[in-house]
Order: sequence, then C-alpha cells, then structure tokens
Amino acid sequence: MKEKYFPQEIEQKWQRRWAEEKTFEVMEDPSREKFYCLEMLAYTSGRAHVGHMSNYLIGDALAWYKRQRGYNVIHPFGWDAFGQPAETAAIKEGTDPEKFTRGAIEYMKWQLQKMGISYDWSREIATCDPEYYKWNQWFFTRMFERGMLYRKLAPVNWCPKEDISLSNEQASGGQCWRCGTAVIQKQLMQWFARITDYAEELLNDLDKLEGGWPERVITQQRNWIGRSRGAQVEFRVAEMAETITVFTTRIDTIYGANAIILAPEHPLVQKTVEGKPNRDEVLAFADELIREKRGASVEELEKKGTFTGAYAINPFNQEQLPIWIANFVLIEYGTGAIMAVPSGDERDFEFSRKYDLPFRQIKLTEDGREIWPEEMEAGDESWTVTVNTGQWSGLRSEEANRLMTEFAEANGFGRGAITYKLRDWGISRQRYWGTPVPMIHCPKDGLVPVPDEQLPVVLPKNVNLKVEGGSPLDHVPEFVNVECPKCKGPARRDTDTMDTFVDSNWYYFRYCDPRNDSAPFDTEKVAYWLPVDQYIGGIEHAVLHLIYTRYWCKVMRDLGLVRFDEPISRLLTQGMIVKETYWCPEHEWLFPEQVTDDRHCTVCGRPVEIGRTEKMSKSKKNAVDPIEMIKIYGADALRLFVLFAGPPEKDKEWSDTGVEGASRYLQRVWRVAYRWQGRVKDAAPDDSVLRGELKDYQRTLRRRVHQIIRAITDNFEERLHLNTCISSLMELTNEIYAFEQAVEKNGEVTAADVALAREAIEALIHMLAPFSSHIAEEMWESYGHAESLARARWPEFNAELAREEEFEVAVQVNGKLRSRLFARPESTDDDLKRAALGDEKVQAATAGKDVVRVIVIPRKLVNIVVK
RNA sequence: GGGGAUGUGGCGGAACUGGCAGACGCGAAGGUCUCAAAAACCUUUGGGAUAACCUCUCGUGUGGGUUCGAUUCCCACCAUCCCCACCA
Repeated sequence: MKEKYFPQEIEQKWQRRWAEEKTFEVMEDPSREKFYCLEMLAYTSGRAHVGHMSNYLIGDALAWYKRQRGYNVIHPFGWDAFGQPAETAAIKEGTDPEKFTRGAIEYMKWQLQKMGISYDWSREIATCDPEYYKWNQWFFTRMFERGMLYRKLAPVNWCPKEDISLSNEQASGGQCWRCGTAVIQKQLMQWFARITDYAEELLNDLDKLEGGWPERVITQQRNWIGRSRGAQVEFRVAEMAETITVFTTRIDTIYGANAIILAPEHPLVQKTVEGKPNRDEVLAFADELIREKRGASVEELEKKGTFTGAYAINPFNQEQLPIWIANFVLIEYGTGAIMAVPSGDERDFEFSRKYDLPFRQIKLTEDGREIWPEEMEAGDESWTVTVNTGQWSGLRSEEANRLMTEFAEANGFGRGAITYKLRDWGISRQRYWGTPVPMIHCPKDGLVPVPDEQLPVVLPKNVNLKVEGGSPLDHVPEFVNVECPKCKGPARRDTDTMDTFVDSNWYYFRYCDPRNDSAPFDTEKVAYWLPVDQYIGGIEHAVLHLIYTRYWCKVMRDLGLVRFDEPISRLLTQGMIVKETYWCPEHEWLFPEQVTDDRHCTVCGRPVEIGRTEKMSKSKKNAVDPIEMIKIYGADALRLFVLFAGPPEKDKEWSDTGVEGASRYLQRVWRVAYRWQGRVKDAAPDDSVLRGELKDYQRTLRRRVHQIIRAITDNFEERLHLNTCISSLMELTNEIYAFEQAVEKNGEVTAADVALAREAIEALIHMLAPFSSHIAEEMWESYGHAESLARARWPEFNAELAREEEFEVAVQVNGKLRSRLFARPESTDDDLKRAALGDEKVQAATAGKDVVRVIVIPRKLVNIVVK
C-alpha cells in the first residue's frame, strides 16, 4: 500500500483483475439464493453523462451489497440499440445507423468499464444483433398464429413534403421537425398487439406489486389502463336502418339527454347525412374538426359542433334527439358516440349552452334543490336524487344505474359494459433501424409468417435512408421481393419494422441465456433467475415500457415459456441529475466555460442568464462527462459523490466541489488505513485481547462500529437511502480519527488498540466497497486478504456491542426543552421521572406551578406538564 | 380539468412508526504546521438578544387544528415541478 492514494492507478489494476478473474460472472446455482439486480438497458445515444451513470451506480451498490451478503447476484447489461435517433444521427454524420450504433456502444461500454461497474459482461446483448432480434420475430410469428396480433388501418403522422412518417415527438405542434411543413394524418395498414385482451389482468395484478413498486407508478398504470364500468345503449336512428351505440357510465341520466353526439371520425357520420341538404357542409365541417384537433391542446380547443339533420330515438322514452357531431367526442374512446346530458356533465352543459340545446333537470339534492353542473363536485354523486325519470324517479343514482341497465338489457337495447382507456398497442414503424416484421404478403395466400428456419429476417445493409415515399425498406428490391413460403410464388415482404419497445420487453429474460440459438431463452434458467428482484430506471418509463413488459411476460406465460405472472418484484424509479444552465440571448445555451466570471458570454459579451437547474443533456450543454471527472478525481470519488448527493429516487444537483469533497474523503480513509496497515499486518488476528477490560475510548469505537454496521445494513435492506449510508461511513471514519487521537494521548499502542482498529477499518473498507469499489479492494488486499472483497462476507453487527451504555434524555417542561440528563439503559421510567423532577433547571421552570402529568419516553425524553 | 410530488441553514441534504430540528458533506471563518502557500490536522458555523461563556428567544412555505409534545397527522392556502388530459 502506497502512502499516497493514486486513484487512476488502482482503478486500472482492479478493472483488469476483475475482468481476468471473471469476478462478476455468474452461473445458475440452485444451492444458493439468487438476486437479480437490473438497471434499464442503455439507449445508444453516443456517450453517457453522469446523469446516466447514477442509474447504474445505484444498481452497482446494491449488487455489491447482495454479493457480500452471499447471494448469487446476476448483474447484466445491454444496449437498446434500435430506433429513430440513430437513423437521424447517421444521416447527419453521413454514416449508417449500424456504424453509428456500434461506435456508440464501444464508447459507452468503455465509459462504464472506466466507472468500474460490476457487470457480468459475458451476458451483454445489443438489440440490433440479429441473434437478438431473431427472437422478436419469433415472438411475432407465434403471436400472429395465436391471433394476438392483427392489422388495421391507423393514422400515422406524415410529412407530405418529405414523404416520411413521423413519430409523435417529431410531429409535435403539428409541424414536421425538419422542414416545418404541416403534418398530415395518413391512414396506413399497421400491426397491433391485442394488449387490451390483457387489460383486466394488467389492472388486477397491480395489487401484487403493492409494496415493491412505488405507489405513484402503480397509480399511473391504473389510470393509464383506465377501467370504467358503465353501459352501452343503442339509439335507433329515425327513418334509417341504423343504430348508434353510446357508452355511458351514467345510464340513470338518460332522461336528461338532449342530443346524441358523434365524433367527427365516426363511421355513421357519412350515412347519417346522406341525402340531407346540408350534407357537404357537415362533411366539410367534420374534416375541419379532425384537422384542428391535431397538435392542439385541450384548453385552446373550443367546443364546436354541428347538427347533422338526423334524429335518434331515446329507447327509454321514445323522445327524438338531434344527432350532432362535435370535436370533444373522441373516436378512440368508448364507442366514439355519446348521449349529451347537460344536467349531468360539465362538457355537455357547456356545449348545450353554446348551441342552445334544451335542458331538462333530472337531479335534485336530498333537500329538493336543483343542481347544475357548475356546483357539482367531481366524482361526488352520492347526493343526487333522480327525478323526472319515469318509473325510476326518486331513486339514488347508484340504484337507478343498476336497475336501468338491467331494464335496457331485458329489452334488448343495451347492456352493462366495461371500457378501458388502454388502446391496442401499435407496433408498426415505417422506418429502417428496427426489427423487420417477419411477414410476407402473398397475392394468393395472403399474410404468411416467415417460417422459423428462415429467421432471422436480417435487416439489409447500405440502405438509402433519404428515400421519398414510404419506408426506406420499400426501396430495397432484394429485400422486398421474396418467394411465398407456402405457394413458392412471387410475394412481397412486409417492410414495417417493430417499435423498439418490443426489444425492451424481454431483454432481461435474454440475459439469463444470452447465447441460446434455439430458443429466446431456456425456461429453466429463467425460472432460476427471474423475477427481477430489483429493477432501477427512470420514472419516464412508468407507463409505456413498464406496462408493455408486464404484458409481454403474460404473453410469454401463455406461450408456455415462463411460469409466473409478474416479471419485476421491486422497482426503484431514480431521480435525475440536474445542473444549472447558462443562457445567452444571442447564442442560446452555453457551456460553463463560455461564461465569464461576471456572467457574460465570452463570444458576444452579453449578460448571461443563469437558467434553471435542468436535467443533464447535450442540448442544454450542462452534461458532465464522467471520463473528465475520472481523469481528475478517479471513478471512486465520482461514484461516491453521485450516490451521496441525495436519495436515489430524488433529483440530485450536480456540484463540482461535491466531487472534490468525495475525493478528499477517500484520501482521508486511505490515510487512516495506511497508518494502521503495518501494525495490523504484523499482528495475527487475535480477539482474545479484546476480552479483557477495555478503556472508554476503545469501547466507544467498538460500539460505534457495530451501530454503524447495523444502520447501513438496515438501510440496504429497507430504504436504500444510499446517501445516508455514505454519511454513516463518514461518521465511522471520523470516529476512527477520534480513536487515533485518544490512542496518541495514551502514549502507546496496545494490542487491543490494533485489534480494534483492524475491526473498525476492515468494516469501513467492507462497507465502502458498494460505493467506491476499487479503493476498497486495494485496501482490503493490503490488509492481507488474497481474495476479492466481492467474495468476502459483509460484516455482522453484534447487538450487545452496539448497545449504548448511557442515554442522553431530554427533559421538557410543557413541551419545551429545559434540561438534559444521562441515564443507564436499565433505569426505569420512575427513575427518569424522579431524576427529571429533581433537576435544578426543571425546578426553576416549574417553580410555583402544579405538576399535572409526567410523560416518559424510555431512553429518549421526559415531558413534565405543569399548570 | 384530473392525478402525483416537493417546500428544512449560504448550499446539497439528515431526522425510519409524532419525542432533543439541522446528522453527514459543501461553502465560510479562525487556529496548528510552514520562510510562505497548498495539503493535512484541530476548532467554530440557523437567526436574534447578551461583552465572550452561561442563558433566553424565534425558527422546518403560509394560516388554522389535533396533541403533554408536530418537520412528521388533519384542514385550508401559497409556490415550484412532474405525469395524464374534453376518457362520456
């Protein structure tokens, strides 16, 4: 052990050693309990900043801890390598997406290895590898065969100028992100997964995740699935052979209906207006509404509609209701048609007022007062009483709802129904850089899946990405033109690629068996490792990824590949690293080095605004490259700081001086370890010297060591507030320094001192390993241990040794702190009471008053209540 | 509009089920060492009152409430942020 701490040297040594000795590579071992520690796979954006690292560091700390607790810990990593941004970057840099992505993986992997994160790299996967996406295709064909996938016409955002499809982000504000052209909606045949078939199960199984998943994620998923119980009611269209079905959660309000309103996209709009004098007008208006809706936010969209000229008949009272179309009725929810009840719904109220539709009151409060929507409280329906509603008048709405649904059912014009907000999942993308859909369109045999033995359908290389019209793959004849697997006649390949969420659905199953070439994974291996014990990732995935992957697990279960319902037991949504930003009115975002000390732009000299602290990102120019930090302070200091900055689930603010502080702390640890290293190595471990009578400072150190082991262990097991674990380590270090001072004062170093220092320092080293692994390994080795800390057992705390010998008890009078006293652990409540009442300051504070009550909280506090 | 989160010193943050608010770190001030500086080590560091100590007093976004006791629980409000959003 050198006298001085050289982080880069040590880090290189241990990174090499870990790789050579395969320290973090694991195998299934039924005799040991497993722990699956998983961080979300990395999107291959080019380079990782410290914000990305914080995710991996949380996982690494836990992986280290669990390893030292004796678990068989699988801690894998991989790359989310497909997707639109790689295409964009490739076009910009004049390369192809594959080259760009491989380059990004290489660099980012190097960054992660420099951080010394304890991954089992032998299990690494990249979703753009044909060996991986082959199984996306295999799943696709299995699901197609079982009717879990289907095709339908669906709108895509389309730029008419460039003739390409756009994602929602690329079409935000209704404009093409590249050329600014107004985006149109184009109807294309697209692939959908029937996730709605699993809506009920996805909702119910959320209960199984209680406790392991953050409440807010569960709530978000519940709202996303959005189950509503209500009824579908059929309205005959007058003088036509059509019926309009509406969905309502409040069939009891049907006597208050004043119109039927269709979404402008509703298929019956055409038929309803056919032959009517205003036909062309209405259809044109419907088109306008559809166009306006795109990209507009709710507040700025005024409710608008028009009367079609047709009428529908209320099946309860045979009243004729005008059929309208309006922009606030959504085609994608329920049946795309509603009955408008102004007395029951604020939107209907607003609409009816605007267009002067008739009102009929059907609700009263218990005391007979009429209620209008303005005064209704959302969700509060308990106080309404139904009136003017035929035979159901006078019932409470809940009961009326039930009885009227039954009535509709009995008379054949309605039924109870459940509706979800969750939509079937559109998985088609008209892009190049993704998994090709393994389907063939044959003029004779229709849709034919690519047979297993022909998988993978490999993505062709050297494809022109800047094509006009359709997907780039449409323009690759050798890819498109194939033989039909059934009739061997000429056929066309499907040229859609899959949404990258398909890739991320099951990657962590593949980690269990990453090189399997005959199946996506071996069921038994997955049965050993899964479910994931701890998943760590950003809150932004609360709904999409985390619902899709739950869905996929259930699909795989139904395909007979796995035997459990939920793939992830515990979820931690980590906060972001934020850093302050600089904004120049002329040059927009600036790097910190572009700003002078007195906050002016170095380029134009204008005053610079110190912007809000924001999530680290390239575009805001506030990203910190971990490599830069490693060069100065070493990876261990960076790791320590990132985890120390705040609790994992909260946003944390970046601070340069904070890293420096972490670095100083590590040097402080190093120095104390160095000072004792010689004595510790010379003395054989011998606990017998500790059996004799210990001095105060010795007992104090020992007690603190065991208290801190307990605190850190508990924290890892329960709250995972790693920042306070690090505080505890610092306290332990301070404690050892204080101990050294006492030893020095004592004049000589006894055998007991050495044994105690060893115990304390080795505990410190041990518990430092999850945070700053390299320095911990180095010190551990220099203390005479040949094997990696990764195989050493986590220190056990001794409750007896951790016990306080004396407690400081606060003494309050009427809740105000007046004094303190010291008590032995064995003192009774009565002892404390007597001591408190006898205390001088207490007597001064209570003089002339009557003691009404004395409250004693053992070992903590005495409160004397006086009057 | 709905759902959720957060608000504590100059700063990041502690305080686990109501029980001594401010652990730990950053920053700052002073000291030791040094020719000097850096580093290191040792003190001090929420505000106010007091000559320093003792001590007193105020203090966890604001205003109420429950309680012997509230950063913690309840109600109302303010501020900031996030997610969803005309979901019938």
